[in-house]
Parts: sequence; C-alpha cells; structure tokens
Amino acid sequence: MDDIAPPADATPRHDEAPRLRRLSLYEVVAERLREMVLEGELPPGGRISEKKLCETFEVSRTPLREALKVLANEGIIELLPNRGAKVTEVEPREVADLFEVMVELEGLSGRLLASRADEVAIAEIRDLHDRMMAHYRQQERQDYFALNQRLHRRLTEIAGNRVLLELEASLTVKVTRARYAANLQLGRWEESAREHQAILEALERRDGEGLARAMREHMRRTGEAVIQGLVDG
Amino acid sequence: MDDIAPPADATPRHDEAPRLRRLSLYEVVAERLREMVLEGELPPGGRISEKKLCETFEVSRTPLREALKVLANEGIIELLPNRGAKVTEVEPREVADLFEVMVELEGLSGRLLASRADEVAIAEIRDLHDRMMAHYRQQERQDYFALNQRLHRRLTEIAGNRVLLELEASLTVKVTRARYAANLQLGRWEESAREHQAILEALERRDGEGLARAMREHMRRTGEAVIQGLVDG
DNA sequence: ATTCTGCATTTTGAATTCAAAATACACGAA
DNA sequence: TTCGTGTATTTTGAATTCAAAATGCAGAAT
Repeated sequence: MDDIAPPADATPRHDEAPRLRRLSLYEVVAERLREMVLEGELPPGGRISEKKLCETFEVSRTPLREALKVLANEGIIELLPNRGAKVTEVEPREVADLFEVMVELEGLSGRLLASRADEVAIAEIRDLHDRMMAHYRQQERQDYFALNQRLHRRLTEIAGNRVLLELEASLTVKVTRARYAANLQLGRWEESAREHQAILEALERRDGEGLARAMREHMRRTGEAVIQGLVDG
Repeated sequence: MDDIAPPADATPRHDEAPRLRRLSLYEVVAERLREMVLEGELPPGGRISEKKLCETFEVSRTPLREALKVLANEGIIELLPNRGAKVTEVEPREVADLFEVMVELEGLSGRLLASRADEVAIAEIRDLHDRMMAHYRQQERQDYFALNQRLHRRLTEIAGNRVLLELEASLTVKVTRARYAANLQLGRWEESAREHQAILEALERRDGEGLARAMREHMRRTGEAVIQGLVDG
C-alpha cells in the first residue's frame, strides 16, 4: 500500500485523528493565555497590556483581542471598557460558591455514571485509578495531578451528559486556578487518595447513591482544603 | 454543606453599580444576535454570512467577529474554521442533558434560598409571584413569561451564589431557545402555575428540602414538556 | 453524462490604519 | 505645598486593507 518511501522532508499525511485542522491564531493565543493565568504568570488583579502581549506572542491585536473576548466569557479575565483587561481575582467567597456548584454537578455525574458505566468503562477507570495511585506512592506530584484531572474528566464523559461535561470542563479551569492560588498542600493527598478509593468501590458496586455521595464528598473536601489554603495564604 | 466562607455581611445586593457606560459595539451586536437566534430569525443549522450581517447591522467585521466569538463560547453558534459560522442545532438529546443539569442547579438554588431568604426577600418574591399570577389569569402570555424569567432570576440572586447565578443565566439562554423551538403550548401553563404555588409555599415555610424538591420538580416537568414539544413538533 | 482540473470569485483570517478615549505630566493658581 | 487645568502621549475601539483559504464554474478528459 503506502510503504513507498516518502520524501524526506514531507510531513506525514496519514496520521493523527480523523480530522486535523490548523487552529486559528486566536485559539492558540487563548490557550496560551489560559496557561499563563492559571500558573500565575499573569498575577490576579494585574492589568493586561494589549501591546505587551502582542509583542510577546508576536501577533497583531486582532487575534489577541478575540482571545481576550473568549477568556472574558470564561470568567478568567475581565474587560474594562476603554481600559483594557485585568486578570480576575481569586476571592475565597467566589471559590466557595464555585465548589458549592461543583459538588452538585459531581453528584449528578456520579448518579449517571452508576447507571451508564459498563464493564469496559469500569475497567478503564480502574486502570486509570491504579496508575494514578502508583504515582501517588512514588510521590510524583505532577503525574498524579495530571492523571487525576484526566480521570475526573473521563468519569464525566462516561456519565454521558454533554452539557455536564462542558460545564465541568469550564469550571475545572477555575478550580485549578484556585488550587494554584492556594498552593494546595500535600497533606490533603492522602485523604484524597482514600476518597478516590471509595469512589472506585462504589462504582464497582454500581451503587448510584453511594457513588454520588462519595463524589460529592470528595469535591466538598477538596473545596474546603482549597479555601483553607486561600484564607491562610 | 457547612459554611466555609467567613460570615460576611448578609447585605442584600440588589445594588449593582449604577455606573452608566456606553456598551462596546461588539456587545450590542452580540445581544442582538442572541435575540435573532433565540427567536429563530436565524434558523438552527443555518450558515451565517459575515458580510450580510455586517450590512444589516451596519458595522465593520471586527466587532461582528468579536461578537461571534462570544456567542460561540456560549454555545449558541459554532465556528467553522475558514468557513464562517452556523447556528447551533437544537437536538432533543442535548436539551434533555441541559434540563438534567438545570434540575440539579435548581435544587441547589432552592436549598440555599430557604436558608438565606429573609422576610423582605420573601415579600418581594411573593409580590412578583402575585403579579405573575395576575398575568396568568388575564392570559397575558408575554407578560407572564417575562415575569416568570425575572422571578426565577431573582430567586437565584437571593440564593446568593454568584457562580450559580451566572451559570443559570447562561443555561437559561439555551433553555429559552429550546422553548421557542418547541413552541411550548399553553397546556403546560396551568400546571406550571400550580408548581409555582408550591414553590412559594415551601419558601414561606422556609422548608429547604421541600423547596429544593419543588423547584427541581418544576424544572423537570418543564424539561419534559419542552422535549415533548421538540419531538412531536 | 460524469468526473476531474484549473482559474476567477468570494469569503475568511490577520495585520494595519485611523479615530476616540484614557492616562501622564507640566504648569500655574490658591 | 496642593489642587486643578490644559496638553502631549499612550492605549483602546473600530474600520480598512491585504493575504490565504474556500467556493463556484467552465471546459476537458473519460
């Protein structure tokens, strides 16, 4: 078939996902800005200078401003009419509200999960969970966190409610930001691992109410820890 | 859930900054576009021509495209790379997911409400409710609907969770769109009025669980009716 | 007739330009 | 000094311009 030697400098054509498209510039910029805000490279409350960002990204103002509109809609930054933009502050009160909502969504996610997860899905979750726990035992913080995010996302995917999935995704950005701002301690790690255990067990029992409760509880405690970290500073 | 946030002054905050500012052009355009999509003036699935919209709005492409970015983020339209945009379709499955989430949020709203609404707030709600019911008796559909929206919004405002408020606002846009698409019949009116009655009673009893249940149920039934209308229609 | 190819036209993506608003600063009066 | 006031500079809002991609279509090849 296609085992004829390709030209040396050609990019592979038959790779990747079904459809692969070149992202618009504003999407790239938005993604990069999100990162910068998340990791505190742009400090909360800090004014954003369009010109400076244009220079660092080496793009013109048009795509940059389009990206700003998107981030503003996501609540990551605020647009001040005629005065540019500033990074949204992380206020404990707001974060508390955020988790209060997340707890409900997690509950829904759990209930749906228990009724919709089949054997294959559960096996996949268990695998993710095991790998995550391995990182936990190795104290590999970054990997643990990354897998944790992925696991949570996968759970909601399996729950099968698209609206819920999008919502959680967008709220998770804020949660992550709060986490960074709170510089969450490792102390919570152990507790968190136990909660994950409980979640997995409820899932394997197909115990909808139990799963909902476990997931809510996990989110509630995470919220408490984050807010604690924020308040203590 | 236990109070995490510090007491803070429980001041009712219907005191939005009365600062008067001229809206940006893209905000005006976005608002108008939202209306057009909502009322079906731009049909679901229909392609959006930038040029044509520029001409009808009499603005240049820059603010128009910024508005499109915002609406895309809200899920009202979809951006097709290099091929403009199209109005998002209203699919029964998606609408079902939407209401599933809304039911949970209403439940949260109800529980918070019962614990946070003071006498003044309850009196205000009762007033809105009475006025709404007057429109119901007069069969003034438009006014009833407008006041209904306002009442629901006010309930969530009083519940005092900002994140929840924003979320409901953005989801309500989609709900309203589904409603239009379903061309919701009057048959549901009467039932809806009864449910509102139940909500008000639970609120006045300060019955948190009862209120949560009533509000969830109301949203659940609304969803059923809308989806029914979508599938039949 | 059907499919393919190449070109002209249209539409979108992004940079640039122009105008309006906000900011910074120097100067003068109380 | 401190407070305004007026002006120059910077920054933002929006229109325009330029380039790249997609679309439509005529004619050729099958």
